[in-house]
Amino acid sequence: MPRSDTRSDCIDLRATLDCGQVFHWRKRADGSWEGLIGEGHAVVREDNSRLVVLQGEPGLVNRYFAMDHDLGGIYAGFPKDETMLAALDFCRGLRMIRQPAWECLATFITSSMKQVAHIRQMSTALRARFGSAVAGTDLRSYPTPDALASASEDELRACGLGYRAKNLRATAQRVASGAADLETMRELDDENLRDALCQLPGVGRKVANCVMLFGFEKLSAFPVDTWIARIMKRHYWRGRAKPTPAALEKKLAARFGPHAGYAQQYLFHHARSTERRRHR
DNA sequence: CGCCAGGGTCTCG
DNA sequence: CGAGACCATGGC
Repeated sequence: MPRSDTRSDCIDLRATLDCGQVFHWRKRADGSWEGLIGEGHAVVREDNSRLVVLQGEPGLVNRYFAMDHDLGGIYAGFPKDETMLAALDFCRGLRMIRQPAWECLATFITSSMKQVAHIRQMSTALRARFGSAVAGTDLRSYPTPDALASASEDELRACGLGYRAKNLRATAQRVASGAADLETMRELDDENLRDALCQLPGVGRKVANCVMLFGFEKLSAFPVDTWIARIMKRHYWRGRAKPTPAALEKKLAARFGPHAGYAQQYLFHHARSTERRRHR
């Protein structure tokens, strides 16, 4: 009997929503997942690895969860080494969702030197304090650029942001004023988009790559954080001199191909999940 | 208590 | 360039 989750239209909601690409979805007692897609309330569940939309406009929800991504084709392009195959086996059905660009950018500005659990906590606090109510749920929308631009630094620090408050506020002001236009950035090629994002306060190479991957559908973007650097050193970079981040990305792009971002997220989620388990 | 967390930025050699 | 200091906060 063929595994049902090897189909190209499968999805693993827990892996997708709990892998560190998005930070506000929650699992309900009945096993369904509740979240917001922009300002819209959405509830979804799995049925035999297929996506079932319980709340929200189906076309919009399917687009958010990137159900059009051909996972079979993407997996076929992964390198066949042991580390990658173990990650694939663990993460099969994890999809790179299409997040609203501003929400993604702002969230990852707050992510530096923070654990995933605390990024979620800051996101919740920002939504509660500066977001808007949404009909049918107590979840609140992510604050607009205007809302964060007009907040004081102390108010942002009260949401647990620490030194990141200044950067989030400054970037929100640039976006709110139109000095930075995220929609126009969609027309840029990868390299120019990365450069444009890196000009924003609090955005360096790593955060820019996350925003490209999660918010701009740039599936080749390869964020290198502490976990990925550890994996690369352990499994892909043994004995060799430490390359610069840019050189590392170039070599990784060659190794992992046009969907390198997918491979990266699978390696990240697998390593982090198994490491966490070992601590219990 | 010490260490680490999906880093960015500035300074100094 | 490249390495190091510093930045806040919370979990373990």
